[in-house]
Amino acid sequence: MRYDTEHKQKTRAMVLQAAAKAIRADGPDRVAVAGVMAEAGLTHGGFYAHFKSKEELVAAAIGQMFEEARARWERETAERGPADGLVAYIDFYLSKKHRDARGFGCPMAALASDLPRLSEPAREQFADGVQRSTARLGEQLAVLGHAAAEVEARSMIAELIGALSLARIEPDAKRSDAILAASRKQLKQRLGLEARQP
Amino acid sequence: MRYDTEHKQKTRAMVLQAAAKAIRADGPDRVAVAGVMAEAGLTHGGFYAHFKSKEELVAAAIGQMFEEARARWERETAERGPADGLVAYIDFYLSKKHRDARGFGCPMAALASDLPRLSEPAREQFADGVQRSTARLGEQLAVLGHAAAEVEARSMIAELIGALSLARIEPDAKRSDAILAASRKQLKQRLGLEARQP
DNA sequence: ATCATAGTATGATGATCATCATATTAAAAA
DNA sequence: TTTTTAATATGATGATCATCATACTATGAT
Repeated sequence: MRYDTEHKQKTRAMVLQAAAKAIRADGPDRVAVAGVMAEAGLTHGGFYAHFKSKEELVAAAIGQMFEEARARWERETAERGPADGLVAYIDFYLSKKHRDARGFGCPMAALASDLPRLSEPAREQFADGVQRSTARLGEQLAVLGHAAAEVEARSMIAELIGALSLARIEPDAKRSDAILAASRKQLKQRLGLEARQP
Repeated sequence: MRYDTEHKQKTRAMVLQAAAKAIRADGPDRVAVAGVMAEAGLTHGGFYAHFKSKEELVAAAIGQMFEEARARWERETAERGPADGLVAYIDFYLSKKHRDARGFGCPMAALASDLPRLSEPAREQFADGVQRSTARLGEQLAVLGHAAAEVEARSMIAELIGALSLARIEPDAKRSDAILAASRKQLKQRLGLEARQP
């Protein structure tokens, strides 16, 4: 082997990170291969040594996004009890910070309407991520004693995604904040957790 | 005037309808001007007699979508009482039919993640539509005696959009149906309306 | 019946982009 | 130090597309 064994893998990881960010921010169609490579400090030519096509990059980047999202979930919930952890996650998810930074954060909110138009493998990758996220939340709800935890989890995720999407659409800052606040309140009520200030 | 006064207006309306359908189905970036014009029975050349740019078409098409959505709301709720009307609308919104037909139906679900990337006028047009929709639902909730009707409406719309988006993403038919069912149930509970079969 | 012109069509033009063929370089092995 | 070749760069190619300049045509007015 000529280069360090990990050299190519590291490059690939950097390309993936750049792609995951750009795709969330600008959407799959407005992201150009050359731009992603430049962001990773490379030129466009080497791209096809790492990925068979742009489609494959998009699918892989979706995996990357969900991995990042999982890591954040762990970070937010790890050192808290189940109830506190959930509240903290809701407060993060429906925060102004999450709303305003489109390059990172939840892939479901970032790509919801793009998904049905993407390739089969990308959709599978995505569906898998959604499934895992739902399961994680469901487990947490089950621990808290909710009966139909999985069903409840699906509905809660729906509201989370919808509220974040609406908040991102609304150009009026106060109204946008109100959308976030309304759903934070509603979701905590649903959980039987008293509202508190984020 | 040489042609019928309404001739150009009619053509414009047809182009808008075609655009509204195509943009919801394929997203603003994958829709080509020539394709929309062909769908309307014309060639691409005449386009700029009707719109200054593709951006302007997208903005106008968004207006068209919300107008269609308003018309459906009227149709679903007009001849029913406030409670029945609401339930009927929820059942339509979270139906398999709505999920499977991406070319028509709710613009918020169709374009949620595209919006932050669109032009300022398009976003204004969209925000206006969202605002009107929220207000309509809020009024209905107020009639039904809900206290914080506007806040409640925002949160409900969030869940509607989120659930429809998730259902469209999920490739497994049964799971997708379950997402719709979970949110139908949750939303009716929230309204204090007993669940019934759609 | 002919004319004037609004409305539409034809056919560029230049830009962006995915993809690929070929050249170059950096570092491990000899 | 030289050789080897994996990793990356350079520079096409062809496709798609928005936009525009120019040509045509259908129809109401004469």
